[in-house]
Amino acid sequence: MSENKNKLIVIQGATACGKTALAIALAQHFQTEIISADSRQFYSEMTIGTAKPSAEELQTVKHHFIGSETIHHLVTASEFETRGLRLLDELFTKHHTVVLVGGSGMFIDALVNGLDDVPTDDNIKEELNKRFEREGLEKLAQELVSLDASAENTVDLKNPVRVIRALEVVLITGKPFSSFKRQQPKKRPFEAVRFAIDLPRETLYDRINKRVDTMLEQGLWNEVLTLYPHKELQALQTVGYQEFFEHLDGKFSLEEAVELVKRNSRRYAKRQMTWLRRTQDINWLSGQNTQEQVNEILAILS
RNA sequence: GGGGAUGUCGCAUAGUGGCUAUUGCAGUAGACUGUAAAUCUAUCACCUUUCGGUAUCGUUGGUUCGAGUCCAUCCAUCCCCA
Repeated sequence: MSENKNKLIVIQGATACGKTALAIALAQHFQTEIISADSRQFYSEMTIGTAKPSAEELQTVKHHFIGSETIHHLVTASEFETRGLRLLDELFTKHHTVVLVGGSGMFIDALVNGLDDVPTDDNIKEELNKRFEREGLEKLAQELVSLDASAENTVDLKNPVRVIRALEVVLITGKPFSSFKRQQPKKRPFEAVRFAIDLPRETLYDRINKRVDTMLEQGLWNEVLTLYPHKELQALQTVGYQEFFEHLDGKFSLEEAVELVKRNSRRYAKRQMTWLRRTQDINWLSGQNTQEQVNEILAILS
């Protein structure tokens, strides 16, 4: 490890595994600030259901990207990369070490390793989304393959989001989506040291289930009601909200909605772990509580 | 004590004589480059790396060329009458 390089301590892990507490403890130890990489905690309108740090916690350590955005403007991984890098430049003038914490694997990877420079066009994207509604996936997938034969092997043709994006890129550039991937991390003016909290599945699921109950006690329901008019926004395609919206639409009972929130949170956590497992250069933390984890991290860093 | 009903892979559920016993949920594994708490795929009785092999419908026995399906028995659960 090069000694003088600024250091970015990255904390990852499934939802409800204790990332927030660990990040705060570390930030306090290093007298520094926290950048949150949580694609839902960005938004000021969603608080309880996204398990943002508490007011006290936010006072203890300065956080960035918590409630700083509005649901009416979707923050993409790419935008997060750009703005995150700018913010890091600024923070590293004051601190040698900064903490990055969050559950959105793709956003963290974007900031740490970079996204390749693939073009995008809102008009084309919108048009494709409309066509998907009208013509269906099959049609778009066929068109994609006719324009880019390699898509057959490189694009998940059963996944509408992937097909539309790949098609968007070919239509803009005439080149295959896959040709833009460089498979190489971008150079960064800092050294990232990555850690992930690893709890036994059973413990994790238990924490998730309990946290949903806590959220309800804290008034999640009221938050849901205020956001219901905006339920179509992408930012609100979120576990812990969508299920209640559907209940309000009359699809199932409140009790069932609660169970679905728990189930979907468990599935989300599982997907997060799948993402992390294939991520390179992760230091897995075996500590079962924040203090143990802090000690592990400090030992590795020294 | 008498009568009735039910028992299918964790849960629910289809199946009343005939190829590999449905389907949903839960669970498990995976994919992911500008929607990512999104979106999508696979798997889900047992053994096997694959091909494939062996089972199974509460129990035991029977009828039948053939039984989850029919008959009997026992066990368990539930309901009603006492």
